[in-house]
Amino acid sequence: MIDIKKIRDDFEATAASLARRVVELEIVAKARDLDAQRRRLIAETEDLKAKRNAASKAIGLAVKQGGDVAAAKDEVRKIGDRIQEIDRELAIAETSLRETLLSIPNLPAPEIPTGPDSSTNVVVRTHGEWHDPSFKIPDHIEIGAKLGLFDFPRGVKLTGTGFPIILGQGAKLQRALIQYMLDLHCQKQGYTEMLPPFVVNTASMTGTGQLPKFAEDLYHSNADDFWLIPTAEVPVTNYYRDDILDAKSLPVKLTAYTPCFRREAGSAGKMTRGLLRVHQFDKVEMVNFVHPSTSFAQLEILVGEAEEVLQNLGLHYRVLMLSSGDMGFSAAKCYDLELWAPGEQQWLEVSSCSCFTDYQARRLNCRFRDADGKTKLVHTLNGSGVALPRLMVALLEQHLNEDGSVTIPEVLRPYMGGAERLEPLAK
RNA sequence: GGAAGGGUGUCCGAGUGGUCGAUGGUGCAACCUUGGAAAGGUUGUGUGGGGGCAACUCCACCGGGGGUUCGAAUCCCCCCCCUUCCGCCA
Repeated sequence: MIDIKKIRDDFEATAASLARRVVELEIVAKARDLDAQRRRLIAETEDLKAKRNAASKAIGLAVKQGGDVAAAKDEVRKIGDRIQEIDRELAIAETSLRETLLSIPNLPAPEIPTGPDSSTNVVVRTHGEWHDPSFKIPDHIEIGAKLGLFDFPRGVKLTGTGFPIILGQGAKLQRALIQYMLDLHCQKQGYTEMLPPFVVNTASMTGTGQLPKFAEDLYHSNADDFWLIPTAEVPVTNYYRDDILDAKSLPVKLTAYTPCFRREAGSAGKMTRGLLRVHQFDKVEMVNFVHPSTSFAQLEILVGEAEEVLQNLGLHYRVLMLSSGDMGFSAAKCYDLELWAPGEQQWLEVSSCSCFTDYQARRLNCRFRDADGKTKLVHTLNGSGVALPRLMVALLEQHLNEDGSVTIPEVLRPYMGGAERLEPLAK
C-alpha cells in the first residue's frame, strides 16, 4: 500500500510518477479527496468525543454527591447519537480510501524504463554465449522421454493437466538442484533456511497482497479456509507480519524451498507444453528485510545471488530490467532472469527479483526500531533463487549431448552420487 | 472430535461499571553510587491517528467484531486463537 502522505503532501510529483504506471490522475485525486474528507470527519467526531468524555466524568461526580443527573444524561445521549452518525460516515470514507489506495501500485523507481508492457523491458546484461551444436536440439519433452525423466499423462490421471510427475534421475536432479541452491544461499550468501507451512490462512495471503485481488489464481480449502501458497514469499514474508525487528538485526535474509500452487486461471493455452507452465512446481525463494537506506543496493546484491546459481550451473542467461508497465503491482524496481532454451527457441523466466520499498511492509505492518528509537517500516525484497521447472528445461537443452545424454554441472555432482551425466534409458 | 481454563503493555501479572492507558514486578535507557563492576537508588520508558512551527493537546487501542450504558478492560452476544486433559492418529 502506498503512503497516503505522499499523495497528501506531494500530489503533483506522486501523480506524475504513478502516471508512468498508467494510473489515472483521477484515482490519485480521489485518494487525496477521500483523505481530506476522512480527516475532516475525524476532527469532528473527536471533538465530540472529548465533550462526551468530560460530560460523563462530570455525571460520575454528580452521582456520587447525590445530585440530579437526568437532564445531563439526555444531553450526553444526544452527543452520542451524533458521534454514531459521524462515525458511520467516517467508516465509509475510510473503507473507500483504503480500497482506492489498494488499487494504486507502488511508485516506480526513477531509473526504470517507462513503457506499457514487456516490449519496453531493457536487457541489462547477458551472461555467456550460445552456439548451436552440430546436431538438432529437441525440446525438453523429447529429451526427457529418452532419459525417462517425466510422465505427463499419468500426472493428468492422478490430478489433471499441469501436474507433472518427475521420475528417476529427473527427480534426483530436481532434488539436487534444490539442495545445491539452498546450500549456496545459506553457506555462501548469508541466508537462513526456513521450511514453512505450504498452506496459510487468509490473513497471510492478504498480508502479501495475493488477496483479495487474486483469489481466483489460488487453491483454497473451504473446510478450514486455508490457501495453498503460490510462492514461498507468502509464508516467509508473513513470518514478520505485525512484528518489530531490531535495527541491528537488519538485513534479515531468509530462504525457503517450497512447492508452489497456481491455478493459472485464464492462462490456458499459453506455454502449456511440458514443464513450461504448470499448476504445481518447486521453487527456492529468497526474502530480504532491510533498512530503508539500503534497499536498492540490496536489490543489486539479490540479483547477483540468483545469478550466481545460474552461473555455477554453466548456463547462458540474460538479465532484464522491467519497464513500468510490466512490473508487479507492489514492486518499485524489478529484474527478471531469463534462461535461453535452445530446444524451445525462447527465453524462459526463472527468477524475478523485486524491491518493494515500504509498499509491502505497510500492509504487512512489519517495522523495525531504528537507532533513534522510533519504529519505521522496513523495506522488503524478494527473488526466486530459482524456479525449478524452467531451470530443468534450460539445463536439459543447454547441456544436451549428441548421444542423448545430458551433462550434469559439476557443482551438482556431489548431490548426484558423483554421476557426470544423465544417461538415456536402454532400448 | 469431547471437556475445562485462558487471551491485558517487552515479558510476567493485577484489575468485575466512573481521573484505569491501566497497580506491581521484569526488561530497556539515562543518571547517582563505585577504582571498575554487581547489588542498591532516582527518573524515564507502548502503539496508531487528528490538530499545532513548536511546547503541547485531543481521540482510539486491554484477542477481533457487534450491543447495553451518560460512561465498558470490566456486563451481554457472535467469532478467532492458545493451553491442559480425554479420544483418534503419522
